[in-house]
Amino acid sequence: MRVHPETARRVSAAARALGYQPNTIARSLRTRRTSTVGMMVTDLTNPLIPPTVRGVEQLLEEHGYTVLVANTDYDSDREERQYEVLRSRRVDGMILTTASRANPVITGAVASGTPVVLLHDAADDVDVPGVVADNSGGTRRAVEHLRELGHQRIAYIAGRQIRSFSVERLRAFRDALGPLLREELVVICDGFTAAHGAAAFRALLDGPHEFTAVVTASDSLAMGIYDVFAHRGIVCPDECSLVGFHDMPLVDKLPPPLTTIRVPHHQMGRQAAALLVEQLLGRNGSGPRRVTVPVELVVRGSTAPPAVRPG
Amino acid sequence: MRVHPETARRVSAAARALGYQPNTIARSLRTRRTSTVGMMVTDLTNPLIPPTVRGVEQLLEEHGYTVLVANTDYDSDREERQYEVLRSRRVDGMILTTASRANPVITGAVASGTPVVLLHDAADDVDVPGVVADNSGGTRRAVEHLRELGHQRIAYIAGRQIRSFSVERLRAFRDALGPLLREELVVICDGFTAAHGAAAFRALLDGPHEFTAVVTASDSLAMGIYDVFAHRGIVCPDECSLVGFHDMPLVDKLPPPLTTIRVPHHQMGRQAAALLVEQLLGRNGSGPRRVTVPVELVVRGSTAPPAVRPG
DNA sequence: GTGAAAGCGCTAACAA
DNA sequence: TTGTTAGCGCTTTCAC
Repeated sequence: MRVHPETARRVSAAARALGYQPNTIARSLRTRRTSTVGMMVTDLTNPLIPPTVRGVEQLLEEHGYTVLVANTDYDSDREERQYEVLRSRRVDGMILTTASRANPVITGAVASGTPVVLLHDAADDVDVPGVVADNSGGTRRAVEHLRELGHQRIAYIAGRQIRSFSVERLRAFRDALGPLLREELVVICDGFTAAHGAAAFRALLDGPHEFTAVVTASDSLAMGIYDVFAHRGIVCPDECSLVGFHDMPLVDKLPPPLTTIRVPHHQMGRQAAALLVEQLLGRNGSGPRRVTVPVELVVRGSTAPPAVRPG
Repeated sequence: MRVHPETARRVSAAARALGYQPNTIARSLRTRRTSTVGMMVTDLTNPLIPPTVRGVEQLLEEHGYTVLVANTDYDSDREERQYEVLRSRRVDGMILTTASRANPVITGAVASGTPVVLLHDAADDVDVPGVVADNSGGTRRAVEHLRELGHQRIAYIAGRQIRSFSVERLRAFRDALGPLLREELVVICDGFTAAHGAAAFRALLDGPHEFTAVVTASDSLAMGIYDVFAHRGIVCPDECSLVGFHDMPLVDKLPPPLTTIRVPHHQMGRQAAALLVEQLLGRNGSGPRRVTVPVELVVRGSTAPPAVRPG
C-alpha cells in the first residue's frame, strides 16, 4: 500500500514521541535471524585486529548487521567456548580470524550450516570462503628488495606454523631465495610475540652462520629484534637489515623506521564481510569465494646495502 | 529438587549429543533481559581502547554477560545512532567512554532507566557512576618530575576540552605550576591526534616565549611532537623535555623513549564493569559510585635536566 | 485487498 | 512439590 509521505512522517514522529521501538528480540525469535554476525579474533589488543574489525563492521552496518566480537586469546579451549557463546547468541554468520588449520570450530560451523568466512587463514580440509593477504607475493617482494640491495645471506624468522599465513610466508621465503637458501638461517618460532622474535634472533646471532639481513614473518617478531639490536649494540641497517610484515602502527617512528610489507587490514575486513553478506543473502556461487588481497613493500630505514666486508 | 550428579551429567551429555541449546532469544523475549551490555567507545583503532574493552569483557564474562561494542568515531550524530542501535538490541546496561560533558546520550540513557557507567568521563548534570583515572594526580606528578629536574618554563599542550579528563588535566597543570604558570605556554588543541599535537607544538616554537619542557595531555599528541623534533632537528631531551599521558604501546621504543603517565586501562575497564554489575544486580547503594584509579609516572628518556644556558 | 490468529521457545505464574 | 498454561511482541499464514 502506498501512503502519503506526510502521513508516513507523522506516524514515525508519533512513534518516536511515544518511545516506540520495534522489538528486535521478538522479531528474531519469529524470523530466526538475529542480524548479528560473530567475529572471532585472537585478541583485540593486537594492533592488527582493530582495523580489521572496523572494516568488517563498516560493511556489515550497511546491511543492517551488528558485529559481536569474541576473543580467543590464542587458546583453543577458549576458542571453542567462545564459539558456543556465538552459537547460543544465534549469530547469522561468522568471520573467523583465529583459525589454525584443520580447526574443529571451522568444520563444526560449516557442518552446522552457519555461513562462515575465514580471514587470514585457509582451511585444509573444508572448502570455506576466505580472504587472505598475498603472503607469498609480499614475502617475495621483501626478499627481492634485499637482493636488490646486494644481500646474499638472508635469514628468516618464521611465526608458529599453526596459521596458514605463517606457513605460506615461510614457504614463499624458501622459494624466493632459491639456491641462496640456507636452512640454518631459518628459525621457526613458537609464537608471534616480540619475545619469540628476540629469542630467535639471538639464536641466529649466536649460531655459526653469518648473515646480513633478516626477514620476519611479522612486525611483532621484528619488535623483539629491535630489542636485541639495542641490547647488543648492533647498528641497523648498517650491520643488519630488517624487514617486517604488516606495517603496524608506530613502526614508522622507530629507530630506524621499519621496512615492512603493508597489509590493508581494514580493506580485508570489508572484503571478508562482503563474502559473508553474499552467503547471508543466499547469492553465493557468483563471484570468487577466495580472495587474495595485494600487499605492498614499504621501504624505510631498516634496510640498506650490506656493509662492505673489510678486506 | 536434588538430582543425582550422575543423572545431571547424563542429561547434559544427552542434550549436547542431540545438539540442544536453550534458545537465548526466546529467553530474552520472556525475561526482558538480554545478558548483553553495550559499550560505546570512540574508535577501536585508538590503542588505548582495546585494553579497556578487554577489561570490561573479562569481568562481565564472569557474570554471563556479552559485550556489544559500538564505535562513535568522535561524531555526535553517529554517537546517537549507535545509542539507538544498542537500545534496539535491548542491552541490559551501557558503559560509555565517548561522552562529552552534558551529553544527550548520557542523560537519555539515565532517564530511560538503563544502568549506565561512565568511563574516563564525568557528567556535569546527572549523577552517574563512573571510573576515571587520577588525572589531576598524574598531571601533578608530571610537573613535579620536571620541576625536580630543574625546569622552570614548562609548556602544556591540552586536548580538546569536550572531555572531562581533558579539562581536569589542564586544570591540574595550571594548579600544579602555580606561580610559574605562563598562560602563553598553554595551547589547547581541537582534537587529540598527532597532527593536532604537532600543530600546537609548532605554534609554541614559533611563538616568542621560551620553554625547556612540554607536558601533553596524551601520548598521541606527543607523537606529533616527535615528528616536529625530527623535522626541525630538535634534540630531545637535551633541548626540550617531553612528558606524555597514557603510556601507549611502543612509546617505550621511540627515540627517545617517552616519559609518560601510565594509566591502567585494562583495570579501569574491569572496574567500570564491576560498577555496572552492581547496578544490574540491583545492589547499588553500597560501595563508592565514583572510582578514581591511581596512575603512575614512568620515567624514560624524553626527560632530562634543562640544558645549561651558555653565559 | 484487509484483518485475525497462530506460534516462535522460553519462563513465571498458577493450579493441582 | 510438580505439572500446566499463558503470554513476551513480532511475523506469517490463512481466512475473509
